[in-house]
Amino acid sequence: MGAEMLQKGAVSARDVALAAGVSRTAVSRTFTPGASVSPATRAKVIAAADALGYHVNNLARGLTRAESGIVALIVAELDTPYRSRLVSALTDRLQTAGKVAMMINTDRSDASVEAALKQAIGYRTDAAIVLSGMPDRALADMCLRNGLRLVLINRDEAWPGTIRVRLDDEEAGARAARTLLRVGSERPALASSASATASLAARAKGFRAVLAAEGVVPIEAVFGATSYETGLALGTDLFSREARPDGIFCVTDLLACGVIDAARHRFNLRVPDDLSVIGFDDIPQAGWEAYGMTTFRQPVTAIAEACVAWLSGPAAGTEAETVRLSAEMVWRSSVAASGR
Amino acid sequence: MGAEMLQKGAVSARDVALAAGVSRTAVSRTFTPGASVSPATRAKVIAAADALGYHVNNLARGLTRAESGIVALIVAELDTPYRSRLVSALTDRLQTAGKVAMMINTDRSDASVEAALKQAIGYRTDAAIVLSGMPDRALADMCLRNGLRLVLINRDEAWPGTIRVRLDDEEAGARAARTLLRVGSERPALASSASATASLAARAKGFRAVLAAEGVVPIEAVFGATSYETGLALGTDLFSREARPDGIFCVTDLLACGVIDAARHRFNLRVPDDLSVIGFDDIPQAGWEAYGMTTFRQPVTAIAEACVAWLSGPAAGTEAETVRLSAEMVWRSSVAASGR
DNA sequence: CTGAAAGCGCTTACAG
DNA sequence: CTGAAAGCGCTTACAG
Repeated sequence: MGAEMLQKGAVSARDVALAAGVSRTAVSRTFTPGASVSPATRAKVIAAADALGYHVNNLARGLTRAESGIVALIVAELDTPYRSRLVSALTDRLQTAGKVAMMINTDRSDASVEAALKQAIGYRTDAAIVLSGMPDRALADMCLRNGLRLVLINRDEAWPGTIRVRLDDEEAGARAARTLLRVGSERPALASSASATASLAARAKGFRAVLAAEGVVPIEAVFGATSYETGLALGTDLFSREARPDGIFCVTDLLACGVIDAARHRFNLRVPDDLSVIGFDDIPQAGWEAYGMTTFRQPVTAIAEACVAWLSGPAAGTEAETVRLSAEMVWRSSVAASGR
Repeated sequence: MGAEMLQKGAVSARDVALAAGVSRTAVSRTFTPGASVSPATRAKVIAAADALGYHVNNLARGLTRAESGIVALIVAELDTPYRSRLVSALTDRLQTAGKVAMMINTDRSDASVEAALKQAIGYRTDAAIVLSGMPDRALADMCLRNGLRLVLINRDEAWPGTIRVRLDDEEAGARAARTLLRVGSERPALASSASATASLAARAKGFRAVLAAEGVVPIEAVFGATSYETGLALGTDLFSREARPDGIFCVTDLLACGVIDAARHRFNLRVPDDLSVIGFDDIPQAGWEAYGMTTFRQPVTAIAEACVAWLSGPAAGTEAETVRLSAEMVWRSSVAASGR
């Protein structure tokens, strides 16, 4: 009844203190893990708080404490299988670490990444995890100066006070090439979007390097955004050529799904009999029976854990840090068994 | 140089006021749209703020103002095509409306929805948009009492002070049934997960009702979570029966993808020649060439817009509000053209 | 263990 | 248009 009478959002520590007959300091301490309160006091506070429906105001807490408990997730194209898995893992870990995620969409342009970061600073987030786009050095410095720790995923640059997490993309590309060779591919191809991402570039680089060592030049199709539709177009392009490829490494599963569909539905090619294809990411669709894609698994959980562990650790040193994770190969049926 | 010397996060309105030679009130007004400041004062403030790298502290602002500008998104299984699209649309609209999204994962259990809502209250979010799970009446009241506006998506219940957005699921189910009948299906089936969601139930209900009116009882397979894997199992079950269905309405696209794959890859059935299938959601994969699924499009943008419009509107009246949106049918190739 | 007091950074009447 | 002052709800030394 009492609670009903309050104005909205009105229950504060003072109200609880009054009701419990203690000081507001005691209330504060009751809700601060590790603070010293006698069991008796604590009990009174808890009882009053429950009766009143009190919830610590984290905005006020963030104002006084060094940390707000908020971590910004800066991401473009959240509605894409790989990204949504990563964001999901990240918010999950953040939550179990007692933090909370603030989602900020960007369109990947410098301006929008800058706006996102300013947004994060405005809310005094403890950190920003950048999944898409790339803040330049000046922006990164601005964040650091404002007490934001910066986590860069799949970026090349590493700056003091930031951490970047990277996969062994180049090695994966190399392994894809070796696999295709082992399976007897005579006209291996590379399919990639035009998106100039460090990780995509590294995958392509590793792939080309192994082939070059064998004296073979891959057929290449590189254009478009990183999407299923581009994969379809890439495949259509590749299969229309005179020397049709018999093995394709797609820099991304989404691309690979498009390539496989082009092969099957537009050119009546069988996978893996006529054509082997290898992807990267291991998005859920890669495991669907329509695709059965051999690919490399993004260690999303490990990535999320590494980010959160670093955020929960001691303040960044002055050194740039790097975490390197490995993308394990997962075998399915888009490559002949002999490739294994 | 001056900025470099500051302690982290130290630039406050007072610093700017000092540097600009004005009061801190003037600084505050400069950053408050619509407040009255002379152009001269404003210019001095802006200059000083830029030089110092000042950013309004939204935590403090949220403490004084009635609104924090934060909206909580409470969601399970974010890494699922439909949900990630909706969340993406929602954060987008929220952003353009000048608000920011706080992502809170749940596992759909009552306990985790409650924890999520408490988290939201703790940060004094202006509202919570609940995409998964269902807060009970007591919980909803707690939110309202704490000044949180509540948006419930795809829920049945409607409570004072909350808004719920719903699709015409029942009508869509009915239309699916009519379509199957028109295409000459003699053994129409319903495939659904066991998840007791209002929207899934409504789709099934509409489907059954139309068939019942024609005196036909659909074959039914209902079990499992709402996933591709369940779709595979559902299809396998259905196609193993003596009277094999020749038309299936799957309550969800994810389920439908599994059903189609089971048909094609496990039973060598052709779609739509041997079997028509209709899904719901229009997830990206529904449009992929491997599926070419006839389905109903979730109006994610319209949903997001409706939510944000309501949030930006005047405070909730005491009435429960409902927004009803329509899921348009999209024709592709999983149903014979004659069904159209 | 406990409380009075100062302070976090902002906004908003209130005077002028 | 402008500024001094009070207040938002919390935490954290500082005494006791």
